[in-house]
Amino acid sequence: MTKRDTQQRRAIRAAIDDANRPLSPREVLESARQGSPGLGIATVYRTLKSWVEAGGLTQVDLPGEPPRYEATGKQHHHHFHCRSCDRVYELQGCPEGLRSLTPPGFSLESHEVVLYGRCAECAS
Amino acid sequence: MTKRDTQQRRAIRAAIDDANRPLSPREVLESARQGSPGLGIATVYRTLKSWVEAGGLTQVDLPGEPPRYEATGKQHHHHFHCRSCDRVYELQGCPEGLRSLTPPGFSLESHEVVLYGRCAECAS
DNA sequence: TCACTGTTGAGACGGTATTATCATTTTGGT
DNA sequence: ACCAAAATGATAATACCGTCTCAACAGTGA
Repeated sequence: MTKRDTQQRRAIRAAIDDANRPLSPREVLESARQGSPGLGIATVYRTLKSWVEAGGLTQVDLPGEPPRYEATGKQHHHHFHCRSCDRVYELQGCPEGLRSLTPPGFSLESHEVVLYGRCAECAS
Repeated sequence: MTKRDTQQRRAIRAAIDDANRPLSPREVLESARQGSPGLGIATVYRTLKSWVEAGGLTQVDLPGEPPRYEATGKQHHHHFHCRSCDRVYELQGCPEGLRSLTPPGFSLESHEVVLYGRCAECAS
C-alpha cells in the first residue's frame, strides 16, 4: 500500500539529485535509464507525481515549456533557460523592486523570474 | 491572396485593442463575438496566427498557461497574473539587478517577470 | 524460500489546444 | 451587379501530455 525501494525509484532519485538543476520528465527518463535500463516513461510520471504530492519534489513551470522538477527545500531562487540546449539552471538571488511594480489595489503573493540566453557550455 | 477587411477581423482587432491586457484565444473569441456573433474559434486562431507572423501581434507565454496576445510595439513591460480570475494585466517598469543574477560564462539575452496575486477587482 | 501485494512497462486511452479540410459565404475590384 | 478568390465556420484530424489498464514482475516480511 505504500513505498517500496525499487531500482527504478533509486535511479530516478539519483537522476534528480545528480542533476543540480530542474529536469523535465523526459530528462529524468534519459538520465535514470543509466541506473535502470528498461525504465518506462509511465513510471517516471507516476513517481514524479507521487513525490510532488508527498512534498519531496517541486514542480517548476516555465513559459511555454513542459514542467521541470527539482528537490523541495532549496531557498528562494529563480531560473535560467538556455535557448540553445533547452536546459534550465538554478540561479541564486532575487531582483529588487518587484513590489513597486504592483499596481494600486492589487495584492502581490508571489513572483517568477526567468532569464533567457546561453549557458556557459553553449556560449563558448 | 491577402488581407481583406472582414467583420470578423474588425471584431477581433477591436477586442484586442479594447482589452488593454493580453487575451487568450478564448477571451478573444468571447469578446469579439459582440461585434461578430457567429464568430468561430478557428477564425480566431487563424487570425491571431497570421497577425503574429505579420508582426502586429505578440504572443505572451506565461508558466502553465495558454498563450495570450497583445499588440506589438508597447514598451518593455511584464505581467501580473490574477490567481482568482485568471486575467493577465500589463505592468509598467522592470526590476533591477537581473544582470547580476546571471552566472559567470552565461550570456543573458532577455528575461521574463511574472507577478502573481489578486487583481484590484478580485482583492476586494 | 514463499506468498502477498505494491510496482512496473507497454500500449490504450482521454483531455486539451491548435490546425486542416471543405462546402459555403463574403469581399473587393470591375 | 457580377465574379474570382479570399475568408469563414463546423467539424474532423493532429499533436502533445499525461493517466489508466492489466498482465507480469519484484520487494518485503514471515
